[in-house]
Amino acid sequence: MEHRWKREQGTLISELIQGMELAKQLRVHLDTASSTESMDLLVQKILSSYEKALLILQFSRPMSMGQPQQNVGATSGVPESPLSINGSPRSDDLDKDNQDIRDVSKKRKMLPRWTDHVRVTSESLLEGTHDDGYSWRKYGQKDILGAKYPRSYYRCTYRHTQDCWATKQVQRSDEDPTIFEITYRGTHTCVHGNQPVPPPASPEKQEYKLTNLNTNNNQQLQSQDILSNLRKGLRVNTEGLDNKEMATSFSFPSTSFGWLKTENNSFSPSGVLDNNNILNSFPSPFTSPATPEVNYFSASQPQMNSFGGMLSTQNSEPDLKELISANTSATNSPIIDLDFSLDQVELDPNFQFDTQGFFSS
DNA sequence: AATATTTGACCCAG
DNA sequence: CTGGGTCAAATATT
Repeated sequence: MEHRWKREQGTLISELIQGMELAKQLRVHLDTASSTESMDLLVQKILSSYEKALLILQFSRPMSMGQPQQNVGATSGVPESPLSINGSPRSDDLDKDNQDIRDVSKKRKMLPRWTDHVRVTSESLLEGTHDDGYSWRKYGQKDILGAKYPRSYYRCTYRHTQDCWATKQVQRSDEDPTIFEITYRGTHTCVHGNQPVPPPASPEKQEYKLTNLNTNNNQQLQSQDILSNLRKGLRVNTEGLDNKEMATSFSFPSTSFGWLKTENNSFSPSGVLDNNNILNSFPSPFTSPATPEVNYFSASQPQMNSFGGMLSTQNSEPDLKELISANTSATNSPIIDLDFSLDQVELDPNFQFDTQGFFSS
């Protein structure tokens, strides 16, 4: 029963998310076109409702969500991710906890997860219009049952140097080969992953513009990669240029920001970093042909809201993907799990966030 | 030489 | 036992 509820909650949330995404798109259209203030207001309200619904849903679940406060500085206190870490009253777990048996796997399991759906047009590919701001290193590829294309696995280039455990996997869509599902896991704790954010004390934390900042730099680099990849693809027809070219250096924008989530409760000597980076980076805005909603991410700014900024993310089942992907317009929906208090929303009706989140197991 | 990718082997949860 | 995810030796790039 526990699981069942989770599942249902997952799909429920998916629906809400979808609705919210659609509302956002609608808003965009209204913006571009001539819109009345009343119209904007309506859309805003609709979005607000979705947001609240999502939050309520999450709170209805007696899980972690504890208090955002204390976690902030905790290196290992780790606000147990919403995952059912403790959910399983198995005694073994307890026992094993003591022994630091490479709980690495355990650690990974707890990492937040969310999926993005990105459409890549040959043009954008050539232009190198994308990149989520991080550098990834491919560490594996696997043919997935039933899937037409292989899945590629990437991990942060700085895993070892900075103990950054973020990873992502890229799966080309069967139906629409121009779409890639990118599943991210874990938050980047590395620092220069995203060149944009210059050392200067985050000056632009105030709002929307940081968007542009990131975009530039990497693009060029990126394009090179892409070209070389394409070349490879051309000569290595073995697999039919499918995956590799693209999968290889791709990263996209939409990803939103970092989540906080502290997953390294165990050894990680640098656990300290966690806090800072929480949202250190925003992926590039990504001006996709159909993605006008580039600038939102208002919520991304942690400080903007007092909450410690703890977010955790993950998407539950695969169902979600489908639902989300439904809307082509290149909208991505990073999923976030906002952990701040509900009040926040109430106080600030304009508050909006692109993401949504929920948990799963 | 240093770093990144390719790939089959290996691990483990279901 | 099977499939998904990761490791790591062999290669390929830079």
